[in-house]
This record gives sequence, structure tokens and C-alpha cells, in this order.
Amino acid sequence: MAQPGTVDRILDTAEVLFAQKGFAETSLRAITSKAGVNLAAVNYHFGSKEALIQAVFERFLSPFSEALNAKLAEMEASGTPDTPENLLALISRLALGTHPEDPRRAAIFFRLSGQAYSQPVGHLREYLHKQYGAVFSRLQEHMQRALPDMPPRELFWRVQFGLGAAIFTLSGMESLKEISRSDFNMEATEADITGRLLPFLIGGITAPMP
Amino acid sequence: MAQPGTVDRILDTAEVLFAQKGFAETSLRAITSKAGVNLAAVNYHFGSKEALIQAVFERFLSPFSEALNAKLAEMEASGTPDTPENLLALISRLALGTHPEDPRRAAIFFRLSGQAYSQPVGHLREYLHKQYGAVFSRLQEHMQRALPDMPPRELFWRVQFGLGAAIFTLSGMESLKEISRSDFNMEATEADITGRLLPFLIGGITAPMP
DNA sequence: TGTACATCAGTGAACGCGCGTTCACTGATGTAC
DNA sequence: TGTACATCAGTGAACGCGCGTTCACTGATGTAC
Repeated sequence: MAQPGTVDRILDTAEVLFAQKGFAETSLRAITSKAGVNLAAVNYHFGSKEALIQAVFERFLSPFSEALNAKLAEMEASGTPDTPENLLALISRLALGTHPEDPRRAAIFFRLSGQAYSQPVGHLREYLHKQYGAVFSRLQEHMQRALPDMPPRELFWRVQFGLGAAIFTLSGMESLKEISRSDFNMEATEADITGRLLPFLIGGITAPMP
Repeated sequence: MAQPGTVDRILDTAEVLFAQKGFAETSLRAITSKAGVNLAAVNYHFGSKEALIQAVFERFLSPFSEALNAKLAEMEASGTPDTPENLLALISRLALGTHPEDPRRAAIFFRLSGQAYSQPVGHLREYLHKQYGAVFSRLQEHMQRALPDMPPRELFWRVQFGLGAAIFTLSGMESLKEISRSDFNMEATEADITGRLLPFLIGGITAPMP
């Protein structure tokens, strides 16, 4: 009864369920039964639940960080000036465009990031830092060049605040859309919300120092 | 072997462990053994794990929302003008000052809020909305009066972004302090970080419209 | 071309474990007469 | 003042359940001679 694409079907389903309910609350039985594969297939292909979680992150983050690296190199080569506007717009475009076939993928991924941050899954945070810490540092350097008068310490905190606003909002998108619909009779799309988010981030990051 | 303050000892311990590891990952056995009480005491005093989680929130949020209501009434009576600065400083003072005996309480509580948002604990989000939705609406109205030219829809999203920045940062405070220590040789305190957060929030919320 | 063996993807059933909850029970304190 | 009963906070042990993981097995495909 070999089915084509067992590995991908597990990853697709796990991604959605982890984002919806969290890592601990999503059982392998829930994933495999929804994906239509055998329970033991997760341990066969990935080795453990922990490894499955990492694989879900890697499938999204690797293309994203490669694209980001490429774009930053492009900017450096062409001498495009570093400005908060340029950098934030670049990240936003890449995050939403990494999987253009499904715009929900970005929202799902932000939810996963929120989970990864808010729970000390331990191994996961270390893994992410090891795999993608370099791109993050490179981005931080560009941001520093964009705001040369801001002390690095202040910039560090402001980037964290901005990251929080982005992850929190995009990870809670579903319920926020619901509220927006009932309170303002207005459908909110991903692009709509990131469009509103960018000015907020720029205003926050470039705010005058206390 | 009746010990004094069993209920409070359960609440104190649960608060810390829930914040550290999340609701699902914290077992009643972990809570009761660390608190030095019998396993069955949780179900005896609270009825269920779910009810214990609600009780933890209520113990923090009730004093906070009462204080907020009182302060808003005071502002209305004395005719203090609504400005983003006034309102945000008020919230910040109340959040940090609701339990002045232990400044970590506020950080712990923000971590809990992050958990509550990022996991669809279902019953919890409904419970919080029912209990504290009114204070939140009242605050939102004040903010609207502070920024009369901003469309309500835009303001709604910006408040969400700000909430995200605050919850995310304060809930991940422990690891962020760690980074701040190793990268900048600088100890960061709660008051220090909220001091940096306020200008960011004001800059973001009052940013020019796109 | 035929046969023996190896590899691979997947399967079904069982494993032990930790979980939240329940239940019969205890011992101290309060109340009624 | 003394006795009988009720209430209350807490206890220790057990309950069934769902979990991640393991294991012996299957059937299809590839490889060597």
C-alpha cells in the first residue's frame, strides 16, 4: 500500500496541526490519521516527534534564509542604500513570497515561530540559532548601517520589539481576522495586514530615543 | 498534615511553572510536588487543571483590571487629556506595580498571556474575553480619543501590533536578558526594558498612515 | 534469462509510561442538644 | 460539661486513557552472478 509522497504528506499535515494547536497538543496519531498514513511512518521517516518538528521548520526556513542571503548580497553588490524601509520591505516580501503557491504558509510559519519562542522546546531554539543565526546577524548589521546613530543595544531591543509585533500578529491572524470581520465588517487579508504592519514597525524602530 | 496556605502555594507554583513550560507541558504532579502538597489537592480545591489555569489568570488580572478601571475613571473625572503617552505609561505603571512585592510577577504574567494567545486553549480565551473585555474596550475608546484622526480599523491593528511587541518581549525576557548580557555585557532589568519599549510603542502607534 | 539475496517503504499490534481524575478514607475542628 | 454528629482540608492509592516508540513482519523493486 505504498502511497506517493508519504514524507510530504506528513510534513504538510504536521505544519498545519502544529500551528493550530501547538507542538505538545498535537499527537502523532492526529497527524498520521489526518494525513492518511500509518502511525509508525513518522518514526520510520523522521526518527522521532522532535525530529519531525525540526523538519517542519527546516522546510520553510531554508529556502527563506537562502533567498534572504541572496538578496542581501545583491544589495551589497549593487550599492543599494540600507534604510529601514528597504530592509523591512525586503523581509516582508520574502516571507510572503517564499511559498507563493499558498499565502497561508507564511502565516502558519509565523505561528510556528511564536510557538517556538513561547515554549522552551529547548532543542528547537538551539537548532534554529545554529542553523539561521548567521543570516539574522547579517540582517542586524544592515539595520545598524541604516540607523548609524542608534546605539547597538537600543537597536537590538527595537528589533526584538518589532519581531514580537510581527510574530504575535501574524501568528494570531485567524482570530484577529474574525474580530476585524465582526467589529468592522471588513475582511482582512494577509497582504492587508502586513501593509499596515510595515509603517508601524518603521515608526517604532526609528522613534526618537528616550 | 494540614499545611497553611495550600491554595496559595498551588497558585504560586503553578504560575511559575506554567510560565516556564506552558500549560500542556506542566503536569499536576510537577506542580504539587514542587509546592509540597498532595496531588489530589488541586482537584479538591479547584476541580480540574483547566479551572486551576483560570484561577492563576484571575489572581493577577482582577486586581489589574480594577486598578485600570479606577485610574481611567480618575482621568475622566479630572479631565486629564487622552494622549498615547499618558495611556501607555499608565498601563505600564499598573502592570509593573500591581504586585510591587515581586517585579517578576509582571513578566510571569506576560508569559502566561503569550501562552494563552499562542495556544488555542479555547475555554481560556473565551473566559478572558468575558471577564476583561469591558476594560479593554474602555481603554480602546480612550486611545481613539487620543488619536481622533486615525480610522478605528487602523487603530485596532496598531494596538494589536503593540500588544504583540509587549507580550512577546516581556514573555521572552529571560532569554533576551541572557543575550543582552553576553552580547553587550549589560544587565537588563524589567524597568529598563519597559523604558525602551514605551518610545517604540508610541512611535509605532502614532506613525504616519501609509 | 533465471534465481538468490538485499534494500526499501510501509504496516499492525503491542509496549511501558505519565497523565488527569476519582474514591474511600482520616483526623481535626465546629455545632446541637 | 459531655456526647453525637457534621463539616472541612487533606491523603494515598488506584483508575483508565492516550501518548511516543518499538518490533517483527510484508511486499515490491533492484542487483549480482
